[in-house]
Amino acid sequence: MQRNNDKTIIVRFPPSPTGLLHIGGARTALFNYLFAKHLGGKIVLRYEDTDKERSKPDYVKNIEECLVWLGIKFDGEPVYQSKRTEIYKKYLKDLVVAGQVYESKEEGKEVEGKRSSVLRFKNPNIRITWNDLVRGEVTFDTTDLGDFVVAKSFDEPLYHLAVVVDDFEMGITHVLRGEDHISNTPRQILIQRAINAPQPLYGHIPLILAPDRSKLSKRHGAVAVTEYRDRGYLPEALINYLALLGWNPGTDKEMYTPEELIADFSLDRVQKGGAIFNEEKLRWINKQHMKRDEGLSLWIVETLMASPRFAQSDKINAEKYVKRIATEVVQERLEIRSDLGKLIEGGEVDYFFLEPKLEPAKIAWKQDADLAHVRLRLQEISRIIGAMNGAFSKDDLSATLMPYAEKEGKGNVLWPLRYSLTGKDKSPDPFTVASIIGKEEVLLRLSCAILAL
RNA sequence: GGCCCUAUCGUCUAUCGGCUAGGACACAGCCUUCUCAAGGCUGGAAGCAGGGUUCAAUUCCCUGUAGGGUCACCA
Repeated sequence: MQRNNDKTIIVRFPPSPTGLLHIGGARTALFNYLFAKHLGGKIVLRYEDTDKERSKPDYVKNIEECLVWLGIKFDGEPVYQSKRTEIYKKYLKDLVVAGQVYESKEEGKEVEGKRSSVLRFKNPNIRITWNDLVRGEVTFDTTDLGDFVVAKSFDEPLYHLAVVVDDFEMGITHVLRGEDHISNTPRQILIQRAINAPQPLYGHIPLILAPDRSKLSKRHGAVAVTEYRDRGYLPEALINYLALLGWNPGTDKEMYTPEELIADFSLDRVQKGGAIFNEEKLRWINKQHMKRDEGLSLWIVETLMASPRFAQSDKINAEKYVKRIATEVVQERLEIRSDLGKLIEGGEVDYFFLEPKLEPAKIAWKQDADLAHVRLRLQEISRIIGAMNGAFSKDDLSATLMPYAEKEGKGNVLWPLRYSLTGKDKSPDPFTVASIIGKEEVLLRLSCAILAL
C-alpha cells in the first residue's frame, strides 16, 4: 500500500506565515532537507496561507530570509496555497458529487460569528493505522473525529483539505513534521483515500522542549531564528546544534558541517522523545564553529578597525598588526559574535592600540612586593629583551625569558612584565602580547613601568 | 477528561539481551607560562516503579506512574 520506493523522494516544508520562523520550524525544515538531500531527493517550500486573517507577507519575508540564512535551499519556486483556491474547489466539488463531503447547515452558529453552512467530511468511522518512520505503528480510531469540517465554503478550504490535495498534486512521498501533527494524520489519510491519492510515508519528529518540558514557545524566551542570528550565532552552528537535537550519528562526532550532516543523516537515528533546547550547548557548538571559521578573523579585523575606541591610535590601520590580534588573541575568546563588541568595550584589547595606564601598586606580584626587587627585575627583563636579535616570536620570548623567570619565581617576573605591557589584571600571556606589539614597544612600556614605580 | 506519544546522568545522547552503563554540554579539582581564554587530565552525576519472558534484562512484553502532544468554521 505504501510503495513509493521506485519514485524520486519529494518532501516539503510547509510553514504557515502567521509568525516569525521559530527554531522548531527551522529544525523541521532541516530534517526534511537533510533527509531529501541524503537520498538525492527534492524539497519544496509551500506556504500554508489559507488563513487570510493571520497570514502576513512580512512573515513570508521573514521565513524566506531565515531559510536563506540557514542555507536550506529548496527545489523550484515556493507554492502559495492562497493562489490555489480553484484547485481545492475542484476537489471539493468532486467530493460532494461522490457523497464524501456534504454541505452542513449549522444551526445558531452565525450568532457566534461563524458560518451558517460549512462543508463537512463524511467520516466512515474506521480505524486508521500507519507505519510511522520514527515511531513505528500508530493507530487511531477516527470515530472520535466526527464529520469534521474541511472547508468553510467552496472558496475557503481549510488546512487538512489543502494539505492533502497539495501533497498529492506535488507528488510528496514523505511527510516529516512535528509530533504535534500526529493526531492530524488520521483525518488527512481519510481525505487522501477519498480523493484516491496515494499515501505518503509519515515520520513524526519529536518536539523541541522548553526547560519545563512543555512545547517550546514564545513565552519561554527567544524562539525566532532571527533572534539567534541577531545575537551573533553562526548559521552552521545553529544547524549543527538543531540537527543533534533529536538525531545523532551513532558515533561520538558532534561537530558537523552541513555537508557532513547530509552525508550522515538518517531517519532511523531520530529520537522518539522530545528534547530540551539548551542554549549553553548551542554556545559551545557556536564557539567551535567560530574557531574554525576563517572568514571570521576578517570580520574581527574590520570591526576593530572601525571601532571609534581606537580611532586615535596610530596602529589601528596597520592591517597585519590588527590581523595578528584578531587571530592570536580575539578569535579564540569569542563564543558568539556579539562577544566582540563586549570585548572591545570592556577594554580587553586596548593595550594593543593605546599606552596602558599603570597603577604602580599593581606592578608588583603579590608574593614579593618589595619595590626595589621589582625594579631590579624589570630592569633585568628589559636588558634580556633588549639583547634579543632577529625573531621576536612568542616561543623565542618564552625560551629567552623563562630561565630567568624560573630563577626568580615565575610570578615575580611574569606578572610585572605582563602588567607593564597591558595594565590589566587579566589578559593573554606576556609572550603573546610582547610578540605582537614588538620589541621597541615592549622596551618603551617597561621603562615607563620602571619610572612609575 | 478522551485519544495519541514518550520515558538512560541536571541537559543532549550511546547501548539494537551479556554493563565495571560510554561520550558531549554544564559543574568541581588539578596541570600547562603569573592572570584570563584555549587546551589536557581527573571527579561527582543516570537506566521511573512493579510484574513477567529469559541462563541473562537498561534493552523484549504487560500494568502502573510521570511528562508531553492533541482534541477549531488555526495551521
